[in-house]
Amino acid sequence: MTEETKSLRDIRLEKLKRLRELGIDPYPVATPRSHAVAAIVADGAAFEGVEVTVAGRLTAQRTHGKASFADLVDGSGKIQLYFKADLLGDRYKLFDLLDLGDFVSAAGKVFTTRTGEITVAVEDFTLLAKGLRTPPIVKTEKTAEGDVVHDEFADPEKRYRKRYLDIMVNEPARRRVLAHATLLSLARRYMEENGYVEIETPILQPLYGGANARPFTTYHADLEMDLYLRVADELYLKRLLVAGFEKVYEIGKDFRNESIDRIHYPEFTMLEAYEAFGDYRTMLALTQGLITAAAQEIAGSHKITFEGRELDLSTPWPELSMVETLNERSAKFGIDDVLACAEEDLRALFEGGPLVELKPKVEGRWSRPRAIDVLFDALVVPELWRPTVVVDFPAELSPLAKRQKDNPALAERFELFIAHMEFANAFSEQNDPFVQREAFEAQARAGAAGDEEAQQLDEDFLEALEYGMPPAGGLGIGMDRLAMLLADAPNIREVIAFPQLRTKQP
RNA sequence: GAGCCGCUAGCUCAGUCGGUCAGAGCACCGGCCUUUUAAGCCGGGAGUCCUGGGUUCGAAUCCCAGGCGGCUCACCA
Repeated sequence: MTEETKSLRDIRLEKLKRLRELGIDPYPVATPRSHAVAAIVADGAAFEGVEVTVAGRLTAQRTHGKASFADLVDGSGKIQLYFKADLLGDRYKLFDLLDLGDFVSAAGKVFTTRTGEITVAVEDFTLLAKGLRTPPIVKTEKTAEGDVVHDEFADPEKRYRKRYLDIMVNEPARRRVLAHATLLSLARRYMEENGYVEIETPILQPLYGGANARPFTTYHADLEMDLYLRVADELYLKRLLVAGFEKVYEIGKDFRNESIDRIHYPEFTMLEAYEAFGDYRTMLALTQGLITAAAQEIAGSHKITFEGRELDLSTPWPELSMVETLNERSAKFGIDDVLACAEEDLRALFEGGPLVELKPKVEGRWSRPRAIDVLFDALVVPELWRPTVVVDFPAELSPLAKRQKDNPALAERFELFIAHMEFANAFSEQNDPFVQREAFEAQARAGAAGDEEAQQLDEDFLEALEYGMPPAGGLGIGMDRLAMLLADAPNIREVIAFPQLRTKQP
């Protein structure tokens, strides 16, 4: 009767006890292995009859009385093991004390089964780590139409809460997390090959700036002061231009106190880069080079698939003027110049006009640039599938950017849109301390008026500018989003190893 | 923050109109099985039906409140 009420874990604990009684340490120190399993499987013919020692986790077992097959997975791949009483003698019965999920090492000669599977005929095996809990058992069936996954570990909550299980048993989860890591590694290599030096800047900042966002706040006990988690690296990296570095960048986390959705995540990884004597065009070339290199390495091609659609990332990317495109779209509303038209006419579009459904987006903080931003999001962004370089932003939306020489209402800036999402933001950096001060003051006024995302006036940064900052191009790229795109992930959390969830109270 | 949907065995799920509805497959345990691969065959065990209230003779099922998650929207680059 006690047999019947044992949990799976109890059964494994009993096996553990029996192993110890047999003098077997269920958690021994590591033993050497001779090969990663993928190396053997990739060249099975060459390994025929060769003695190997492999180590990994048991992920499947198919017992046949006095002979049994098992699958062993290591970081490189999967190989089949063949446990046979003829070869193992008395030790064959120890196979019964192994469970799915256990780590083992196995030594024996490689052979090929009747069905063509490269297999290790185990002559000796050692338990490396006993698993006390049963992992999800996911089985893959090979069919003519492709692999069919059975009993997939699919519940989103369980997957995110127990991400180590998700990555353990779901190959796509592993692939996506790896894509994120590969991207960061490649980006650093790419930047350094282009002469950039990575310098870390503070995450804990007395003032936050460089982007319009609500910050997280924290407190330093010894300094007895409030600090903000950075929303951008920008103002510190530009101080490094003042200091005399010509090409600086940083890949690190920014923190914005906003909600999570498909393409937003409150702690996200940003690449920021600044190049002295460059401008936003310099940064466009860098962006094109980096993203196509990343596509090549992660997706294997400049032509990728995203959300079931073909997406060609090949350069050069088409450019599109934000204000000109908007003027074309809004002509049917009687507005053919969003920058010069009467503000009342623009406002009327939202106030009971044809775009009344967008009214909540401008209500409470009306301004012409804000309206232009909202119009662009609603009328143009949904069309931007292929990489598109959007230029001609209103200067008021770009407080850290230089203005265009022949049209001061516009900023020297581009944003890169792919598949309806923003991936990069770059401008010719404002280095005029007077103009920069005015822009900060405008932001401070917006903040005082209740805009929680307004930037703060940073006197120290302005003082730095007064020592002279060379003209420069600056760039930010959202790396999680880029990983999501290149890994064809449906959600930004898929490329983040441990996404945040509410604590579950029992 | 709002709307919609979901939560049943370790995993994936079914559960009709409130009444043998506590179920299946995988996993597990016992038996058979020495080239299988979603191995197979026979037998068996396994539950806080998310939580708490309520309605009812009777609730996994209906109602209310709450929790957690997903999607959409809002917020947000």
